[in-house]
Amino acid sequence: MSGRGLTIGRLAESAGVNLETVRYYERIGLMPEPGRTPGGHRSYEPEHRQRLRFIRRSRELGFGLDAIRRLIALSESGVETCREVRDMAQDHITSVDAKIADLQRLRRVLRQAVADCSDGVAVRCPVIEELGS
Amino acid sequence: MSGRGLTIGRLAESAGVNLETVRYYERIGLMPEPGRTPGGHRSYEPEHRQRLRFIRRSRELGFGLDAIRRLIALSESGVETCREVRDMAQDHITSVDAKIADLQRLRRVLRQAVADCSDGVAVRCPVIEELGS
DNA sequence: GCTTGATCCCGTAGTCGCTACGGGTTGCAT
DNA sequence: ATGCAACCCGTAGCGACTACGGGATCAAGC
Repeated sequence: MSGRGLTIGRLAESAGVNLETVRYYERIGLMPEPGRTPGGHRSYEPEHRQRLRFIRRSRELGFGLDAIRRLIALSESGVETCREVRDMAQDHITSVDAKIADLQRLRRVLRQAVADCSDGVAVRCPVIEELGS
Repeated sequence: MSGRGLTIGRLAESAGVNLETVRYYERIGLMPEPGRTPGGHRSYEPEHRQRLRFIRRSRELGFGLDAIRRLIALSESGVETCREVRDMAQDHITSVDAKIADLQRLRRVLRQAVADCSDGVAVRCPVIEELGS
């Protein structure tokens, strides 16, 4: 009735996540337990949506659920924790950089092998050769 | 003995993978079942090591186990499959490129947020703000 | 030949972040 | 009042391993 209390379906949709994912977040303690209708359906308030969006945005930026848990705790504890948040973000950037470097390295190898393929007269497939070495 | 028949431990070590991983690969049909000693221990031949190294190298280059299964089948079927192998590698390069682009995008966002932090006088933590939007 | 300690056996369960399934209940509009 | 969408819950599956535990086997030293 009257728009107060989102259903889990609407909440999920409004944050762009799967309904089951919301239940999952609740199960692992990332989303707080919402109120219930008399019949037992979950009923969410606007702050739940805020929380869910925070989680989703953090996921999009590659944070793990444990990191997000810490970020939430920090974000609820005050301005002076900004440095800790920044440190977490900085650490994360470092690991993202490492992943990018990894991917670029393997891409180089793959491109070289594919290029060798197109080169023409290999006796054996250069890609397979690369993999077999 | 005299060097014939590697134990699973030596095989794993020689390819730089975990012993349990070799058993896992066997279970899912990626590694062929080796012979056994009278007491039931696995006994590997050089071609097993070749296979395992192929798998590991392919994993390092980011291929999934299913893709590796196909690569092995192709590599065992002859030279004229080179084009198919090349196509698989090309597809993989495309998905690697997409991953790199994703990571670079999120890195930009993170760096900006962290930079805003260091900027000085934000009322609320810019990283948290970024996540909460 | 016997003991010791490393290695191996097997099955099962845990990891991360979801996603899917299925059978039953509730909510709401007609 | 009825129909059907949406919800409930628990459980199992994904990929690619990794870990655990209790028992068997292997190889080397004495």
